[in-house]
Formats: sequence, C-alpha cells, structure tokens
Amino acid sequence: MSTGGADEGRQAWLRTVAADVARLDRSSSAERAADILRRSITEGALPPGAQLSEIELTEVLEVSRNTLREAFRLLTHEGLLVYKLHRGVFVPELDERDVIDLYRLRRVLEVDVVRGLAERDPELPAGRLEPLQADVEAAEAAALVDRWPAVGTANMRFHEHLIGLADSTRMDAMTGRLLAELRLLFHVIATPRELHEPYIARNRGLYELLEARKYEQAAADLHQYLLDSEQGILEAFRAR
Amino acid sequence: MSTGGADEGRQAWLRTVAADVARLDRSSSAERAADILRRSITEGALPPGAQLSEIELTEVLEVSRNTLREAFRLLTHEGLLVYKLHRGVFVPELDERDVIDLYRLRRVLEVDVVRGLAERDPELPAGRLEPLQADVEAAEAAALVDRWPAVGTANMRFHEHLIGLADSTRMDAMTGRLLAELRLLFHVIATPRELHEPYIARNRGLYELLEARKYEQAAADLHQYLLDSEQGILEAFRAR
DNA sequence: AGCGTAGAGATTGTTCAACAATCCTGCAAG
DNA sequence: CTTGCAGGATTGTTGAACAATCTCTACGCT
Repeated sequence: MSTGGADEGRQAWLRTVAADVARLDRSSSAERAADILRRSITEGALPPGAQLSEIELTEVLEVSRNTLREAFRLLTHEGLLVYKLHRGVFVPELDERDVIDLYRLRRVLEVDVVRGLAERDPELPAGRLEPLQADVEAAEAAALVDRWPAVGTANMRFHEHLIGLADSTRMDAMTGRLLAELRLLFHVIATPRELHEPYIARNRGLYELLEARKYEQAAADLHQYLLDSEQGILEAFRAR
Repeated sequence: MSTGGADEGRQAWLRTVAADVARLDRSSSAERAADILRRSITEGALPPGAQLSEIELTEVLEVSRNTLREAFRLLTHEGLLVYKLHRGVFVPELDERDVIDLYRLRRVLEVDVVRGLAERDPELPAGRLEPLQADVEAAEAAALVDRWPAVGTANMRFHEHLIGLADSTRMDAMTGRLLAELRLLFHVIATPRELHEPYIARNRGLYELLEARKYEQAAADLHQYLLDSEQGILEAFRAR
C-alpha cells in the first residue's frame, strides 16, 4: 500500500471506485431475485397476506429452489416477507399496532437526526441537501401529472435522504426497513392522493428550514408532521 | 373465534401458549446451527476478522452446506457476520466509528423509552420491572465471584429488558442487533472488570429510579450513563 | 347434521453431489 | 519490484431426491 502524494483527491477518487466495485459485486442470483420480488411487493403486485409458492417462483425467476430461499431470507430481514415454518413465506399483513410502532420509531430517529444536525452544522459540506431538494422536486413533478404512487416513493426517498444526513450506517439500515414496511401499508389504502398530497408542501417547508439552518424548528415541524401522517394512515386504515 | 368471558386473564394465558408454540416451532436445522454459531461468536470463541469455512462447519455442525448458508444469512441479519461475495463469511471487525454509531443509536432509543414511560405509567402493570431487578441482582452476584463476562451479559440483558418496557417489537429487534454488535466489541478489550464494574451500581440506581417513577431523572441519568460507557469503550479500544 | 379422524396429495425442510465462477497463492517473466 | 499466468481451494448455484409437515377430502361415528 504505497500512499501517494495528493491524499485528499486520491482518497475521494478511490472511494468512488470502491462504490462502483461494490455495485458490481452486488450481482448474486439470490440478490437479483430478491430485487425483483422487492419491487413486486413494494409496488403492490403481491398483496399483503399473499403466499409465495416456491416451485412457482423458481420457474418465473429462473433460479433454483435453494437460491430462491436465500432471496426469501434476504427479504425477511427487510420485513417484506414473513416465514411460517412448514407453511411457506407470506407478504405480512400489518395492522394498526404496526402503524403506531413504525411511527414511534420514525419519530424517534428522524427527529433526533434533525436535532443532531445543529451540533455538526459546521462540518456539513455544501450540497449535502441536494438529494433532498431533488426528492421534493420529483414529488412536485409527479403530483402535477397525478402519479400519486410516484409521489409516495419520492416522499419516502426524502425521508431516507434525511436520515442519511446523520452518516450512520445503522440508522440507514433501520430506516430502510421501516420505510419498506410502511410501503406495505400504503397498498391497503384506497386513496393515495389524500395520503401523499399534503406532504409535498410540508417536505418543501422542511427542506427550506434545513437550508436556513433552523434545525430546532425543523425538528419540531417534523415531529408534528409525523404525528399527522400517522393519524392519516390510521384513519384511512380504519375506513378500509 | 369465540371471545370468552374473563378477557384479561384469558388473553395473558393465550399469549404464553403462543410463546411456547413459537418456541417449539423454532426448531429448524438452520436456526439451531445459527444458535450454536451465535454463542460461539458472542462468547468470543470466534474472534473478529475470523473466516467461517463452509466445509469445515458442515462437519462440525452436521448440517448440509445449504442449511449452513441459511444459518449464515440469519446471523448476518443480526450483524454478527458479514458476507463478502465469493470470499466467504467473516466475523465483523468493528472500529471506533462503529462504537460511536452504536452508542448514538442506543442513546436515542433507550432514553426515549424511559422518557416515554412517564406518559403510559398508569397502564403499566405491576411487576413489569421484575426482569430488570433480576438482571441487577444477577450482575451483583456474578461480580462477587469475579465472573466479569457474566456481569457483562447481565448488564446487557438489563438494557434489553429496559427497551422491552416500550412494548415495541421493532425496538426489541433493533436493540437485539445493537447489543449483539456491542458484544462483538467487548472481546477486543482486555480488561472486562474495569469495563463492566462501574455499571452494576448504576444499573441498580436506574432500576430504583424507575421503581420510584422518577422517569425524567432516570432518562437523564441513562443519557449520561451511556455517554460514559461509550467513552470507556473508546478508551479501552484506543489502548488495545 | 355435526364432529372427530385417517389418509392422500401437496408443500416445505434438508441433504447430497456436481459443476461453474471467483478468489488466493506461488512462480516465472519482464 | 511489478505484472501476468497457471493451479488449487473456496464459494455460488443447480437439480434431484427424500423426509417432515401441513391441508384438504372423505369416511365413519354419535
């Protein structure tokens, strides 16, 4: 390992390469199969409660049973599937208690991230908020053409990027899981517009508060935001 | 589903039965293998950085390679193993950044749980704190006979039960993961006594504050407690 | 008719053996 | 000292087979 001259530039370059390598390495049959299944589940093609037959899916995905089962395990970790011994794997059916549980976690984590930004404000490089801005604009654009599921995913990505500001790999992992489960809930709700529309503007408001470095107010807003969102889902859920 | 008379007692009984059933169902070869490996890792038999050879372990655990790989997947979910594609599975090597990350999460979650207890104090049934008391006493007993690793596990169980007070399945899962990773860190530290001893008394203090329903003070104490613990691990880590 | 039971069929859990793909090691060449 | 290339070892994946368990239907009993 010879450490060359321009350390600063060198390291950054190496990191981007490492990221690319990781992306290439990602190709394992089990993970590819999991990717396809993940999309089917999060997009609602597989409704909650549905059973995933092994032999059926081996034919569709063109992988062996063992590999398929590895894909199942991967998705189980993300909360997108549940195993029932000797019965098979199913898309989980979440209920109101799960909504409350999920939102409790979301509030704790997201609000803490925003609040924590105040302390490490100086070390935050410029342009760190760009992904958030892109998500806000994506949601606004999708709303203009009435693509409400797309609005939903853009909103979710906003929160994912928000958590990402904390630079905590474990928070990222937890959030990924929480949001995946949340997506599961969206599909049992009949009115995606009412569900997502109010939060387009609120996300923009949040983004602008962050850009203005008003972290304390952003945290307070986010807290109320998540309470309202939880309430909305609970109401839509009870009216199912 | 006929809902009988004494709902309160009935439900509790049904839950214990359901727990037993789940425990029996737990018997899958992959999970049994995972149990054995989990113990080997958390008890330090497998040091961080060690590679787990497939053919070797199939002979020791007497399971097929496929089943063993399922066990590997289970443990990667818990953070006790990491996969490197085409290279094998390894016991992760955590560094100082991981310590900071882990403790950040611990502080957020545990402090929030304690603080949240204030609001739902009335609905907390009596005896809910008994597991905590048992853990405190177990740690004190182990300390008397100089069994410091046992003190460490008792202390950890204390925090696990603390989180359990929130009745959040997802918090329980996250905490399980966090503490498992923390255990990984303990084994690279040479002085288990200095590491665990101070927290025996602090756990008792915490327990007594909870019993006295002084939740706000308990939360504040816990926050400082976790900061101190983090500092201790970081110091021991830098002096490795 | 209602209820419990036995057995057939289907599905999952697990094993085994084989092959393909990739990584690591050591050595030779520049 | 680095580069390139075998060769061996390990992981990734497959397919078939068998055991264990669940589900469903049909039967017999009260």
